[in-house]
Amino acid sequence: MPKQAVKKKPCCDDTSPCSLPADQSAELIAALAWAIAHPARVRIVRLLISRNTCVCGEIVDEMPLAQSTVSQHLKILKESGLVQGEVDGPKVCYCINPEKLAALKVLVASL
Amino acid sequence: MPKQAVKKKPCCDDTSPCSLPADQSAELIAALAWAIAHPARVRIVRLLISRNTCVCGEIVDEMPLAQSTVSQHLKILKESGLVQGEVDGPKVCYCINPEKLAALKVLVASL
DNA sequence: ATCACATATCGACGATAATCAATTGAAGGG
DNA sequence: CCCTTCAATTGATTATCGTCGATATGTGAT
Repeated sequence: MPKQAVKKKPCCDDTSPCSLPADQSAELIAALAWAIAHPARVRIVRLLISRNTCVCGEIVDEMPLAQSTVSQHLKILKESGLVQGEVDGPKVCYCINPEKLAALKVLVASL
Repeated sequence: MPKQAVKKKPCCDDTSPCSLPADQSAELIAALAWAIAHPARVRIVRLLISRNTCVCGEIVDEMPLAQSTVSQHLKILKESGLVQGEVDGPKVCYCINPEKLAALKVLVASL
């Protein structure tokens, strides 16, 4: 995604009033939606939800993707806050961040 | 957007069993999430929800983007099914597709 | 027919995403 | 120490997105 857009003609300057609400929330929901806007990431999120036991490289085995690609998707999910990772010896355990997941659900539900 | 991914090593062929559920639903939710994975599209969706009176080129006035860019976002939203457009004389009226919006909410809520 | 207006589409551009193979980094086990 | 294993990063490539200006298309009014 689109990390951020709307660079020109900034809304809500001092001259012209803004007809739409300030909409930092639009960026919020867009960022979270972006995290699950890829089938592979949806599958990862689902996998982490189903096994609350935080798995790790098992994710790679479940996905028809290269290890580096899965790692990249995990990075995106971590950056969104939906997923957390903790180092456990040589392995890394990932798990869902329930708060962020709940936030996503609320934001979408209140559309 | 990732229109679709996972092109290689197709899951669920006759030789190797699929460990994850068939997951056409992953593509479904990813496609819908993708539609709102951009702040401008979130704003458009919100605008169409707030004014159930289907607006049209007013959207352009509300957005700090060029007309062609807004039209592009509307096209994406139409393709996702979240938004419908009907020609009304020289203008085009857009409105939310309540069913698809509800489907999105259900899919996210049931994550 | 012509004109004006409202949308859609096209072509181009820079930026970013998605993917992989290969390499690096970290952590134990011998 | 070396070796193995797991995971993250790098580098490269291809594809797609987001954006714009310009152009095309369609529709009603004159």
